[in-house]
Amino acid sequence: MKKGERRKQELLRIAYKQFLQKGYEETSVDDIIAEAGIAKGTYYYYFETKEQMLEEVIGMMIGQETEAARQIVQAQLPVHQKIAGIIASLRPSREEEPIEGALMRPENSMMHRRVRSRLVEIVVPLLSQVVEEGIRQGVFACDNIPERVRMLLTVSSETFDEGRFTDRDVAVFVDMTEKLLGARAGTMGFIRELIR
Amino acid sequence: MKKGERRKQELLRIAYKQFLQKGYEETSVDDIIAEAGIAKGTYYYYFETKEQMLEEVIGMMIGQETEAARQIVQAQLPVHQKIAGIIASLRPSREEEPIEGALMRPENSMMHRRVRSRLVEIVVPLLSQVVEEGIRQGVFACDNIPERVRMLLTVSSETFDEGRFTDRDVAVFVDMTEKLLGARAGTMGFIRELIR
DNA sequence: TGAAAAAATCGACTATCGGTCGAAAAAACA
DNA sequence: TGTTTTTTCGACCGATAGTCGATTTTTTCA
Repeated sequence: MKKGERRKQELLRIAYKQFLQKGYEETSVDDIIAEAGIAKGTYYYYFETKEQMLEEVIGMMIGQETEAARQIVQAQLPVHQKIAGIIASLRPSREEEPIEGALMRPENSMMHRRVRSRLVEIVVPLLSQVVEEGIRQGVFACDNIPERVRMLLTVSSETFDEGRFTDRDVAVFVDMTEKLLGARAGTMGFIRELIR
Repeated sequence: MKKGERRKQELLRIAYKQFLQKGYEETSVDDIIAEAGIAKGTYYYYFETKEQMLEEVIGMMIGQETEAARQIVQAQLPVHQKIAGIIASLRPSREEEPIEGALMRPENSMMHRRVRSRLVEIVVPLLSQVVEEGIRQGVFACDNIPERVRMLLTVSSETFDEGRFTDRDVAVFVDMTEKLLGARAGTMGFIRELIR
């Protein structure tokens, strides 16, 4: 009763790879079973539909990306470093570059959007905790924290994820962050370096 | 040489209706030609692909929605009323309610996103003009106007288009608008009524 | 160990879909 | 009228997601 789980992970791994390479729509079930060397019936023994498989692949990707963020919130660090760390953990790291690069190719925009959307849901409460910590320390001053954090994350991903943004976008975003969280002017400039 | 244009408009009308009813993916070319009572070859005489037809349908929807906004910018009105008018023209009006209602159904999320994205492209310069007017009159004070306007529109559509938002979302958005544009606190409260 | 039960695999088959194409009908033109 | 252009037709194609009953492999447990 364990062989099944291994096969399922194998199929998820193959699908993940091919989805990134060619996009979800352009990857057929036949492509996946060809690489796995199995019959169609076997595939549908593990996944009800192709769409459901996509859900599970996205779940895998989310899990990887949020693990670091969760730990940062718990850590003993200055608030600014926590924020920087969480943001950094969501941006493509060195070894993830091919992934992020693949994700922003046009044929992957739908996957990209879905990953981002679920990522925001997870990160809003984490970042909100940090902002509350900042308020207790007097570096921030605002109410309705989760709503503010969500809007910041929304603007951030819509503006910077596609890669086509200017220095003026960054400047406005920093200004916006300071004003929305009630931080002193200039104190959030470190965000520039994280986006660059 | 005119019959063709009428037929094309008829097909666009039918497609528009069915896309809203069932979503783009769930509407087959066969569905459309069945309602139109024509053969498949005739359909492909007017449209190269189903995707291209979607483009034209979206173009129709955009055209309707932006006409009012364009005229408001030119009009002789106080800045606040222009902003209110533009925002109002983008929100679902009474007779458009079924359209917006249909657009936010999950099977239409892709159409919705594409409409919204093109809408933002068109509205950013319009609203930027109005903000500049406001700056000359001393009601606003900020730089990088188009960037700020775009972020406001982005947050607005991401937050309010789906219909599931709270009073706190609205409060934060009003606060954010005032701070981003450099308006005096309390002067943008009229936005509340427009979103409601 | 061996037989029954459960889990896993197979692949032919189906239905649907977007799209093609050459021929024919209808309309416009001369 | 004859000719050319526009429009319509529908059979056909290749690809695709998904089904299903038969078969093999693995697990269970007496």
